[in-house]
Amino acid sequence: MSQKKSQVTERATLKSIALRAKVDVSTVSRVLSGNPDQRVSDKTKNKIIKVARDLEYRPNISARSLRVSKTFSIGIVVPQLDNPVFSEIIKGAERGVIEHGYSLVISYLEDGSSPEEAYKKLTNSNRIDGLLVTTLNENSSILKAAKKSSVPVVVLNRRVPGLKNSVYFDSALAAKIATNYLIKAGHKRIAHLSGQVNASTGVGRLAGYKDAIEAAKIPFDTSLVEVSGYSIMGGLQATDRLLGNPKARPTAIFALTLNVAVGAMMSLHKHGLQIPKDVSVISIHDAPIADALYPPLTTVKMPSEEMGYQGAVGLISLIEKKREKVLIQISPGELIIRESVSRFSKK
Amino acid sequence: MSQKKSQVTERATLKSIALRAKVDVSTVSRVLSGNPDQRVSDKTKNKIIKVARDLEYRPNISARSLRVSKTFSIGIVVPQLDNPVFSEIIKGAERGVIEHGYSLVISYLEDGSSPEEAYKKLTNSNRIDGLLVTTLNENSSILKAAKKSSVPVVVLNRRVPGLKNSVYFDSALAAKIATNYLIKAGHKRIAHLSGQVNASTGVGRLAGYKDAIEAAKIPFDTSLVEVSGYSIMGGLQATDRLLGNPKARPTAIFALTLNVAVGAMMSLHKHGLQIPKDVSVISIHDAPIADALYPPLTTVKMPSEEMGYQGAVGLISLIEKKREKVLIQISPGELIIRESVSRFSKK
DNA sequence: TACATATTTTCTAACTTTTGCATAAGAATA
DNA sequence: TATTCTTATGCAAAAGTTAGAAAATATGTA
Repeated sequence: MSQKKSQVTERATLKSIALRAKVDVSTVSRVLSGNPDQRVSDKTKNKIIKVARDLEYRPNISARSLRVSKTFSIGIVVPQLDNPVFSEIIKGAERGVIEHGYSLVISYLEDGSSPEEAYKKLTNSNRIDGLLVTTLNENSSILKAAKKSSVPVVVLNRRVPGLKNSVYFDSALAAKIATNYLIKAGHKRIAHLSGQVNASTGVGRLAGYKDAIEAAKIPFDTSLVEVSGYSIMGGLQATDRLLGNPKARPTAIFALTLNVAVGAMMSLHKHGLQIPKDVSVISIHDAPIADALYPPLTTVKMPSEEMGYQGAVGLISLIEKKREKVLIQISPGELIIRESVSRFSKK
Repeated sequence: MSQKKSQVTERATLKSIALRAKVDVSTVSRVLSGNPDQRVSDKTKNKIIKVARDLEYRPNISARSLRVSKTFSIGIVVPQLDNPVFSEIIKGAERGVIEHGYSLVISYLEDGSSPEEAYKKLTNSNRIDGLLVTTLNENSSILKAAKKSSVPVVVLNRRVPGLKNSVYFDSALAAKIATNYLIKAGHKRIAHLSGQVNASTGVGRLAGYKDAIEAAKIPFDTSLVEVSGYSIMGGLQATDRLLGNPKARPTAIFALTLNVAVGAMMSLHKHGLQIPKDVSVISIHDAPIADALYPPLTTVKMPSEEMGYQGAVGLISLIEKKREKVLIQISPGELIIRESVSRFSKK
């Protein structure tokens, strides 16, 4: 045949494989669909696999989707991207999703967005089998919309009433580790920059802080707890308030997130205080920038990547009806000691 | 009929709409597919639209995909997520994609990954109509794999030989702005932390720096140019080298990226030098953490979000064959003056 | 060898859309 | 009124996959 080979090689399909292997398409499907309890003789199985490999067969996801009414992709909603916690989560989620043959569709949705927008982004999920939701704000519109979702939802980083599936940190334990480290270093006046009072993350960390303080027989002093929220600005302002009364100045600050610690450090610099000579700082969450701060910040590492991974894998098990509920608590990682905590009390 | 209404309402299809509106499915498709040059009478058109709205019809993307062999989603490959440049790009790309009815699939791929892995991630693109590629390393395996892509590819943030579509910054201009600012502040010994010599970003910025220096009649001194790459570590080490010879110490450093500037500041702190009293620092790229550094870093803002947006929109126009080539240069944003540059020369 | 049983393979329909072609209905012309 | 030309709608096939039922083949038993 002098017919020249087409430049654009046609994508292999079950049909073209069946033709070559001289079997029916359904047999090819049985072999290639990945369903293990399909009975087909080793001989034909091998033949089919060989042809499929030769032709570089890749299943047509659209066709499969249509047939089994599943899209094999899951969505992740994030309120901000430049926060290391979220970027780690995405990284882990992507890994988990790929491992199971799914893909990850990203949906950027700021916390302040309207309910309509949240709902629209969510029902954009007619191309999605399940949803991973992260948010900074416990009563954001996205969480309300998620409660009505027609596909399974897993909330990451917090527990939310009305949404049973979630993967979250053991915040109390992390707070205890951080606070205890300050106590062991000899600090007694330890301030805590805390999240919103009604948010699970904030509540857990405050509880851990309080536990550690009381276990060390240090009186719990509410004037040392400032609500900072979760942003740099929030940390800065909360610390400004904390430093308002010079007599009551703490010797150490435990910030509930890295961003908040960054804000706290900005405030301390602004007030001409040296870290850690005048005030020590520690926070939960670790990220490359912790090293780049001045001085480098001591943190309790949190396995956010792991959280994203667990969330993705859990969600997929929900989608595939292998589980009915996902509720996973993730333990904090190590304490990363840098230079923002002084070793000796200055009483 | 005493038949009770099902709890789980079936998703509306063209068929169910056709049934209710007493027309053929093809007519329904003509009205709802969004193709404007389909001739159908206003009467039936309105009837169909009404029924579709009542039934809350949402097209089945899988079926449409199968029929027209398009997935209506595009992929984005990123080498790191915690870098503000990439998170901004993703943000913009997501916006552009959504505006055109597509969705954005994220693929995390470290620069050092194997060619096989790169290829696999790319051909995972059998569920993708086009690809947005970002990379830190000009000869990363992902770029090689991209050249063989069966779907259109747009490279972001750099121009790469062999890949004609790209959206990139006017690096030379940004470098000029930064360098000129230092010059106007009275600096004469201005060092430059530069990227790899064979990478377009680095080359452009070096050229802009050189132009500015020479335009100011300052002799160009190669000993003031250190190759730093793009990481914090790279910036730190390059600055260490720069400070190796105390007599030749620069009074200002122009870092080609924010990460590099962060590294430079770490090195300066380590050497006991004060910023900006002893050495001033400026960089290209702005991000929230610039405010949180000590001292806050002066930067030239780059519209990365815009770059992501342009890339996505351009890619879609390629996919839909409305254009044949995408080559867009994006101008730098404003100079954000903070506190890392001293206003007066210390000669 | 005949028959029942077990295993492997094929047949067929279905998932929802879109689109070229055919047909019906209506408008315009002779 | 008969004929042609538009315009609107319907018919049917196709995209690639999967799953249940049916058919074909192989294996085992009497």
